[in-house]
Amino acid sequence: MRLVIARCSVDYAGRLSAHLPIATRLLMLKADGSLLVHSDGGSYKPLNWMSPPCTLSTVEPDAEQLDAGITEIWRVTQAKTADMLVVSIYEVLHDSAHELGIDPGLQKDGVEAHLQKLLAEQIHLLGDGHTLVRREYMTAIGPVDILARDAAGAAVAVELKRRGDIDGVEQLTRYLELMNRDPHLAPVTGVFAAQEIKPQARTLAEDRGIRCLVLDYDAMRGLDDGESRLF
Amino acid sequence: MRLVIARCSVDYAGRLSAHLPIATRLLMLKADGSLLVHSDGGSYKPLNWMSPPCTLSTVEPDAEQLDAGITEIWRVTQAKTADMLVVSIYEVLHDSAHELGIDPGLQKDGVEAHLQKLLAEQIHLLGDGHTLVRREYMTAIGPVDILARDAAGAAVAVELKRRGDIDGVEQLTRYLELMNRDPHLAPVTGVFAAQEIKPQARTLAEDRGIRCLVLDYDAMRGLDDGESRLF
DNA sequence: GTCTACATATCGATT
DNA sequence: AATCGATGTGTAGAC
Repeated sequence: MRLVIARCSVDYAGRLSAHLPIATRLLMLKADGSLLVHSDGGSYKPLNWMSPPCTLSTVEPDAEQLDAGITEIWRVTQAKTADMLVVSIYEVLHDSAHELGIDPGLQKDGVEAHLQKLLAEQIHLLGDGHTLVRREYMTAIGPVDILARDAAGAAVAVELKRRGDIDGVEQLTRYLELMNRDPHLAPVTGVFAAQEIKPQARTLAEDRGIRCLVLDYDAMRGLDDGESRLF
Repeated sequence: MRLVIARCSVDYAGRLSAHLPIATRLLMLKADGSLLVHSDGGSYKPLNWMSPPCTLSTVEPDAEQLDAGITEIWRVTQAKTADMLVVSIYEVLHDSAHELGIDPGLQKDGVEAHLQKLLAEQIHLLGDGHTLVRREYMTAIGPVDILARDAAGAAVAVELKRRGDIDGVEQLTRYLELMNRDPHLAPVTGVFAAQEIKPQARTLAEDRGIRCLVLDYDAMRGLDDGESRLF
């Protein structure tokens, strides 16, 4: 990895056109040839970048560019998409290279999978007398997150999301339409369960007779698991 | 901005739990206190990070951690969400600080806005005899990208996407349902236009009587505009 | 390989 | 401030 701090301007042409006026920035050159242009603030997203696979070539500035104070030009191109990034460097303030090796990668514990497991174990949260049929109940158009039965024995299809958005309601609606055509299952009611349900999504769901259930993730996972080992 | 190359392991606890085993990585500390952990490959997304506003504090390793070879511990916390990132440093290979100043920011020309403008100008792409009524035609549930009339004078609602996904079809469906209840407009037909339409989305759209239109962005914008100035 | 769903998404426009 | 839609989305899993 090569790290360069430089006063530079940047131009990108590809799926859109973008320009960065002259300023001091970090240029991060990764081992796979990709380039990231970072400022000293904002989120993890670079101001501009080029994704691998791509190739960097340095271009000699012409007389006009030299007059403008440009000492070096980097041209990064991606063969497949014809995207191109051009960095015009006015002054290099730092330049260092480092050997990092291959990264073992991130190990993560997901949220939706964990939520699904917890809700399956705590199926009473759907209401008194509910019983679990199965998780990932398969239908022709995809798996329903949880299938349960209510106290009266009627089928209940549960769609789970971390954030309950309008497309989650649409998804559950499609499942319900399909399942209600199956005489072995019908009538099937729907429950839209999420840590947080957007007002628009709630309105749409309730308008369609779908029950909304807000889940308290922290309460469900309790206080004694691996999640809290850092604190 | 402070740049540190170090052998380290990283733990994150917040909306999920994640762990990075020991390896050599770049730690980027931005002026706003945010921290990015980058490997020497992959995309522009860091392996792990903490978004601003957050605060970094260094913690003294205890005896057990010193035995394990840890020389320094960084603890980055976000006050509002209680997210926490812990970096355990085994060896520092590089450490430098740089003054970057505030970035003037990115100037970009969007894609969907540009596509919409081009399609409005080239409304014949919808079919012979089509005329533009207006862009961003307002309805109770939001603006329809383009409203036009076909050769017979019937209303045509166009939903425009760069990538035609299933939720674009759902969105257009909601607009069509609403608009077809308006006697001044009905009957309204739908056109789902995108640079690329996913098969599932196409199937759903055609099943609902919505016409699909694949747009050639390059052909629409021609070859003589600012897009090509870099080449 | 393609395609679909999810994300510690981030980001801007608009209400 | 909250919400919605787009993103040069990226990324992992299923088929």
